[in-house]
Amino acid sequence: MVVTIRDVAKRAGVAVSTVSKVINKYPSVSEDTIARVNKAIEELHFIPNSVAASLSSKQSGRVAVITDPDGQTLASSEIMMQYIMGAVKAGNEARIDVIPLFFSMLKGMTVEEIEHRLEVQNIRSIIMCGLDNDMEVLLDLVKREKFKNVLVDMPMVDENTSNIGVDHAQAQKDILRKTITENEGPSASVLYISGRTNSYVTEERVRGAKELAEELGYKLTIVDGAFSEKKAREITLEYGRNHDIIACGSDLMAIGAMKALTDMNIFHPVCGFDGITLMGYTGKNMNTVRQNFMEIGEEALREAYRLMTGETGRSIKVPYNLVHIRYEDVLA
Amino acid sequence: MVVTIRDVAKRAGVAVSTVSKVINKYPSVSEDTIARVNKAIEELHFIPNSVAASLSSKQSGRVAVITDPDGQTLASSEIMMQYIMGAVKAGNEARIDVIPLFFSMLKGMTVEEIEHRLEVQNIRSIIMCGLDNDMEVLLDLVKREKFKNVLVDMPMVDENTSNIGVDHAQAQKDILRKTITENEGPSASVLYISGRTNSYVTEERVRGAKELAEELGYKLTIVDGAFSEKKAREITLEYGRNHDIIACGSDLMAIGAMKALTDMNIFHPVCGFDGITLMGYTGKNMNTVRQNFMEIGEEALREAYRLMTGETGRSIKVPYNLVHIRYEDVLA
DNA sequence: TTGTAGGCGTTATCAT
DNA sequence: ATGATAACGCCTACAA
Repeated sequence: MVVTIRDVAKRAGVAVSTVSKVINKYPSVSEDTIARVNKAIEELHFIPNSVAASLSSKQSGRVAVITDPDGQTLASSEIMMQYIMGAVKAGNEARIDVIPLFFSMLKGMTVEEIEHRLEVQNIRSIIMCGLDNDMEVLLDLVKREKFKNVLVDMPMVDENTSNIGVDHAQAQKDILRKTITENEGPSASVLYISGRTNSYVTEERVRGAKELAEELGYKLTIVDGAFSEKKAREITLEYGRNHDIIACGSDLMAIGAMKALTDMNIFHPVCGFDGITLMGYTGKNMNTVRQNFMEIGEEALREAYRLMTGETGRSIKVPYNLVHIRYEDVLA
Repeated sequence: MVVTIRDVAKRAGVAVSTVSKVINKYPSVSEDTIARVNKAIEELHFIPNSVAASLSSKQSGRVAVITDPDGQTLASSEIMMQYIMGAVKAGNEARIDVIPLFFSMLKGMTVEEIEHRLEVQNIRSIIMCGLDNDMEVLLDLVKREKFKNVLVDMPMVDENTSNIGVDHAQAQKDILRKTITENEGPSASVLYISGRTNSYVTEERVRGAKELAEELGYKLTIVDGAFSEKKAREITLEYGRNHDIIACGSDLMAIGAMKALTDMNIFHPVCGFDGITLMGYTGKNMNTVRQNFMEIGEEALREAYRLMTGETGRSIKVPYNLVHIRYEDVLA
């Protein structure tokens, strides 16, 4: 009824184990049998059952994608969706099961519980997206080295752990330099509204802003906006008047800042970070760093696969673009 | 190493099959052994391996959630994310694997191919969200009755198929009535910008608008906006001047219409449909129907489970709210 | 290089 | 009401 590896073996005139070896690209199979087996696979439209595979093998397993879109902001929902889509897409191509998990489901569980839970689900690798240092359980989980980990926007690397993301410091420098040169020039006074302080990306972006300040010699004031649109708004209402340029550690904060400026009836250039669609709805043409979240999701899945096949962890930088998003760009 | 059903059996002093029966709530087990087994399960922190279960059982399997966020609009990405989160959450509680799929991955495949693909993935049930009649393959898939189907916002029902969603006609009437009475009163001339014509929800919403027009006696002009923000904008630029109220078949179109009015420097009340966060960024206080997409996702998963346990298809209506979303509401 | 056979953790079918 | 045991589809020593 359903075509199995046995049918393929019979058709190709070989043993099931040989078929398995072909499927999993074992080296020790002759070109000749590879061809015969592949022919049989074609003819029978055989698709390996990934459930059976992950049950039997501790090598090829399933990968969980953990996100936390529960800030419930539009931005995070868009970004997390892209991560998940990318991972699912790449997983589909590689015939790897991708299991989405949300941080809210894990909250309150101990590391052991989470680990156990994932283990019995035959999960062998975890992709973590958009998490910050608050989520200690997850960091512990990584450290226990039970799984292969791919961390998006977190610095750790070890035997079983890779990380992936853009170069946040460099990107921050780039977008800030662009905004400054397009406007006030190096003499500008810059208000930097930073993201959550316990997050790696914030540290990096702040570092970038500082480095550029030294390089160009502008005056830099850093205030903690905690990735909150509301907070960015309040900060801008308080300090916005005394600065020439407002740089934000996220688009959402940039939007909050810009709205505040509008309400104050003054104008300063504002730049953000992420490149979310929502930026197009402000009608303000703000500069921002566009990250390709879907591409990152895909790459993360591929990296998970790489780790599962025994390769060792590494650090991956992905490209970004400097853009400004206009209403026309997001209008469908 | 990992606690299995065997360990539980040993501990409880029964056979593995008995443990399985307890787990799956078979009727033919004595209260006494049920208690003993549950005690052992507790003590050993046993969690059943759902992968093994779905391999072995053709009864209890995994459920796929198919969405299509590829319109790439902010609205759909928010909505689809909610559906997926809901399903994953409910699946997590019921220990059912939820596999997200995206329509783009299925595009170009024949029904047979899709069916086959899902089958070998041990998928027994499919939840389809936000699809319209264009996606004929998927409708064919439903008709073939190989899987249990839960359709969000599509009318079909049969032995293996349930549908779920709000009462779109009623909701459209409600929100329109509210908007009219708050403003011009029954003598108003209403411009209705409808969604894609081949979609069930559009039909229903249009029906609601028409019924209310008869009831209240207002003048109703219906124009096809195809769920497009851009099209709604163009329509409004062309016809907006001659109407008192603009009702739209989606929030996105409402936003497009409102932006057009603003550009024309005139004001008419605009109402939308869906209740997406983006509405808060327009600063216009538009009325809309808020659907609880996450709740719908959860309910859909539970319904899928119900169907998989042999129950027969049915139609489920979920509640909605009439709201207007302000910037303060979405500010985090 | 290829084949044999014993798992992987559950469920389901028969006996008992 | 309970227990043995053969699947489910694949992977992987180990043997040939």
